[in-house]
Amino acid sequence: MAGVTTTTPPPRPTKGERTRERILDVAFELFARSGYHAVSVRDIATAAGLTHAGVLKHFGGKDELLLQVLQRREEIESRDQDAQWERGDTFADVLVGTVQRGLDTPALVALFTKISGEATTPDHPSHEWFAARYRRLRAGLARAFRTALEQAEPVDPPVDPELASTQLLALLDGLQVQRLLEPDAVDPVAVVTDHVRRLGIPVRD
Amino acid sequence: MAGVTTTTPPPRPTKGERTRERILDVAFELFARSGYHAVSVRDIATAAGLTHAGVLKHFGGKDELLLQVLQRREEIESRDQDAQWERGDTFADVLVGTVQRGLDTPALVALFTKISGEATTPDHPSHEWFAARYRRLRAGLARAFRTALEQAEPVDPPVDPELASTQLLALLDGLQVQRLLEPDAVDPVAVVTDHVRRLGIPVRD
DNA sequence: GTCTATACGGGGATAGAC
DNA sequence: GTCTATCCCCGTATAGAC
Repeated sequence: MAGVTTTTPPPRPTKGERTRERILDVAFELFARSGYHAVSVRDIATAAGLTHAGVLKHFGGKDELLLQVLQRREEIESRDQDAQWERGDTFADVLVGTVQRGLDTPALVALFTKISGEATTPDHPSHEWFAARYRRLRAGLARAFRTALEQAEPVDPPVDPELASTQLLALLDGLQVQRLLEPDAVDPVAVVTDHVRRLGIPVRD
Repeated sequence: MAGVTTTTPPPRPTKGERTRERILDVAFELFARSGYHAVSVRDIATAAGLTHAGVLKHFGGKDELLLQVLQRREEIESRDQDAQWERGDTFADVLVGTVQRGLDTPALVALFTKISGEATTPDHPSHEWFAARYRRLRAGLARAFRTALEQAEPVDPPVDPELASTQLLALLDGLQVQRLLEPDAVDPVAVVTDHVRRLGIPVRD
């Protein structure tokens, strides 16, 4: 399948670009493990094999580094979801797929769960980023709900797509807290499947 | 109504006890506002009107202080819920009451939301406390569900009390994240009411 | 019971050498 | 592009004065 979509081939990354990637990778791991405040630029620098001054040459400060880590991971997750839509998957397929990818990538889940909690503080460096993220996710999810509900069994009371999207996002987030605290206490697929079925949306077993 | 339940009258608190209470109060406010890692013992001491050495005389360390703040607030919330049960309130009444109390006490909600996120890290000082808390809450909620479902309309698929308790807790927690990020974006009572109604449990308007 | 003084490690950030 | 050196503030914790 190589060459089917002919875009510009990626130019060989410079040394600086490769270092930058490495920094983003280790920053991701450390922020995911311990959150933002508990991790220092020095920790990240050491894990990436350079000094703390070196890291700050690549990123303006610790706050910018966090934002770029978040943005990068968000784009990866979006790509996976888009791939499912383009493949013709249903709403329920994409939802279950997202939950299952979360089970396979605990660090990514931990990153968003921990940092979003910290970010509820108004002066946290990612507060605005998360507020915007939820606005975007709610809007996209509400659209997906509207489409999915056209084919769904009508239920009583009828489903309000806006309320349902807030509700589903809350459920997904809250599940992760319990799961990270005690992995075996929770079956996320079962919980989410049960929830959307009660909205009249069929889910494959 | 004073004196209806005659228990030992509280002895006049010593100066040390009053200072202790004051420290717990300001620690609660600061932890709720900024989380655990972002707050220092010096911050707490200053806000309580003494030095950081003074605070550490009353509590063994920052971690113990956090645990006592959490425990104290948990007991307050439990008392409010117990009062509702003893008054004869239904499951739905207690649930909606809890959500509404949360709207009136944003600091309390912020405390549990922020700290539980941080506490998903295994070596966080309150990691075990939160894991135990969720075990307890899930068990209690599952019992309440079983009772409430006896009087409820049967639904399809039937409600599994264990799954439903994990699900409801997750929903409540996740809602708070969205609400703290953007208070007007979410109507917690509507979301929770909608959810439990779909489980066949009637809720007053 | 609370203070001052102090210890020591760690935090983010910057200047300037190589 | 990365380093070393340094700044200054903040972190938790303790000893001992008042």
